[in-house]
Amino acid sequence: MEEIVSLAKRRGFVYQGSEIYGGEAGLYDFGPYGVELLNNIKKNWWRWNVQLKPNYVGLDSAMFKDPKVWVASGHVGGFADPLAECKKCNTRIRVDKELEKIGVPADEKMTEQELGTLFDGNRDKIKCPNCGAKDFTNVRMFNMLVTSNLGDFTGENDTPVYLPGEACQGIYLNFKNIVDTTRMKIPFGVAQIGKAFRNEISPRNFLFRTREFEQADTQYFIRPHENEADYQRIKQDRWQWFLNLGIREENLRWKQHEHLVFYAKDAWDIEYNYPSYGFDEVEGIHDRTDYDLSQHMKYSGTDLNYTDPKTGEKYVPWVLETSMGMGRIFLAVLSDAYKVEEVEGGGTRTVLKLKPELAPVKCAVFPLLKNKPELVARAREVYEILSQNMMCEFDDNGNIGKRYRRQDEIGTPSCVVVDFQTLEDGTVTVRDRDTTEQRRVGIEELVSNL
RNA sequence: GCGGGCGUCGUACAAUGGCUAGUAUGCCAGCCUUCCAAGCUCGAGAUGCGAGUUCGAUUCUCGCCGCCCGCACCA
Repeated sequence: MEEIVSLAKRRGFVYQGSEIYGGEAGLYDFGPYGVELLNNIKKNWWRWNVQLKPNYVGLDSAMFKDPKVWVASGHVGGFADPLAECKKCNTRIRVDKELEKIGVPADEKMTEQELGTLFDGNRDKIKCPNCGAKDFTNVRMFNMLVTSNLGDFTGENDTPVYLPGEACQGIYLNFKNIVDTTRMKIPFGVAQIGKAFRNEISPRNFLFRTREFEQADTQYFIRPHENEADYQRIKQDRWQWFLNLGIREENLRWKQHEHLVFYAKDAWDIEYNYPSYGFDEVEGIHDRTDYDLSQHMKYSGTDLNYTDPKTGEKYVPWVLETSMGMGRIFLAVLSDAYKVEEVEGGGTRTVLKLKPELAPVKCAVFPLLKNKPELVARAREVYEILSQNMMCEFDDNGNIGKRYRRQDEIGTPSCVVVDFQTLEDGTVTVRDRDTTEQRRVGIEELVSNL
């Protein structure tokens, strides 16, 4: 993993966020090659889920939403617990619950200060349930939602808005809009790629757990209780997508959730075998019943029932969700493609064996020699032509082997060389990243050949 | 957030309470080069940030920030 992080930095895929200021934990910037790879993964995902599925449509919802959205979703209430930690064994206690146990009225809606005062006044009566010690840290509120001050001009910020804790809420909010304005009929799906923010206590493992991240979600709306067959089908479809992306199947596995949240019927993760950390979640596939739409009905007062156009039956649809972390799939793609090969005659070659459609640069164009102006000029022309159709790079630095290696490290599938024969018959050599073999083709055929 | 470790050019390493902080590689430019990191020349590039001790701090002390490991967290 260290090698991959190092390559990602060295070759301009991923940088630490705000690095020149000392860095910000849990934030990463995608560099010139990183953004290409990321966009290519997104493009592939969108094609698979929107373009190729007749009953799916796309969406891009506003990141800021009515604060009540996050109350309805359970993020506000469920994640504002006042906690203190035992200094001996690091066990965490719910301060409000422990205070109530000893007869002190308290609840989780009180402020951190109020609870802190109550807690400090009763420290001698509260023992750690695990080790019995009475030595606790100060009370802290933990809420993973990130707040902002959108629309607050007074600076008092007594009505904070939240940055999205998950991207998928935008889909539920627009369920009715999509039913009303398109010809979508249940069952149908909505796909969205969007940003999410969480105040992770300790972001860790490079792109794996970050405070700002991007999720690629699909929500499939179905008739109540008719979840089983579709759930199985969607699980298989998602597995196939990972294989289609070029991920090796032996590095993937299923993991079923052991502790389901109360409303969920079933939940499985697709895990990838990351270098160093081992298998961990890339995507969750959840059978969520009608929880999300029902909650938004309740809190918004808007009727989100669906009326079946044929039978007239009214119901709140159930939802089958797929939710993938873009950083996690990015890291999986990079890890899976990374190879260090032994080279004949000693030495090694670092190569990213990316599926060509994912490669940041599709084709690099070199003149065989730099000090022959006619070769350089002709190579420039070829580069101009190819750039019209794909991401290309021109390189005339150093010797040719060096340029090949440079492209290998960023996963460029093809390198085109303009040599002396090009000047005579208009053919160039095309060198393959994986085999390092070359073939000669005419410039006109290049685009179709690549 | 807690405990432990760490922080020197892009990367990987070296050195030092005081002389211009060194090497490799990468990068830039030039020369050379008729296909897989050859060679020569030139150049840019670092002590994470801030305070303290000191005549003088990259080096010692403290705080902050970041990274790694473990715990906890991950709806």
